[in-house]
Amino acid sequence: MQFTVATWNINSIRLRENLVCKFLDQYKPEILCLQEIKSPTELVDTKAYRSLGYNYILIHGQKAYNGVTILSKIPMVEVARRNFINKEEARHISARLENGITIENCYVPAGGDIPDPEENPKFKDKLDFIAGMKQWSINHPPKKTILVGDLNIAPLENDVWSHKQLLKVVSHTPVEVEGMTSLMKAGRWIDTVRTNIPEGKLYSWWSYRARNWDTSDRGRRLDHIWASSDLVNNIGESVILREIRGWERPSDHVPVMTKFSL
DNA sequence: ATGGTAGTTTGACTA
Repeated sequence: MQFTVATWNINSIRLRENLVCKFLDQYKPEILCLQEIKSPTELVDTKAYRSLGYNYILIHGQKAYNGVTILSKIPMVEVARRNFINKEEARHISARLENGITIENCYVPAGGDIPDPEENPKFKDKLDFIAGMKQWSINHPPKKTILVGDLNIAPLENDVWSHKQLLKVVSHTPVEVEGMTSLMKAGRWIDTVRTNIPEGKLYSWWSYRARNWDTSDRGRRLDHIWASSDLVNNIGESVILREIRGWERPSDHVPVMTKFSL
């Protein structure tokens, strides 16, 4: 069987219900993981998603901030909601699919503006969160697992519009990249998108603040799909849907998708 | 070097 997993930081699920439906209708992934739904669980209306065939829905909501959701056409059960740091924030939910695959949907803290953990507690939280994910990967070596989400780090030179100009900008600093690399190594995680598209610039996020995101094209690849190493022969093609940044009232992130075959 | 926009929520925070 084949199935496609998508991840998308939606920046308010209630405001963009129509965009989610348009995406599901056009691209039809079996699984969609959303981050930053910015809503309490009980205020998310799931009718429209169910009518499109997404009958399995998990929501870990939070008022105003954070929040993650998994929409699935494949039967699934919830596995866990983890706090990788000692904070009550809705940044993770995981599920086991009927086909035996586990999905980990993560929203790593953005980390604020100053890339110094002493001076900026938000940056410390971000580094601690990544370290927590690493420790969890060591304690529970991932098997038949797909980890996705807005990880808020662009690790490679070609994952940002200017490696040089972003070395001191949160999301591409050496300490963050090291943390992410070390987490990937500890869990033997495979970056499915770069496995498919090793060369060239790739972005999944463009700031709202740029006057013209498309022509200035100062993007970053913050959203990722990783596979546990036992799935190495099950990874199909990947796409980053840049065109969705041009939809009406878009999120600042676009969906990333990878196909898998079992 | 700075400030630019957006969402949740009504004053201020987070991204």
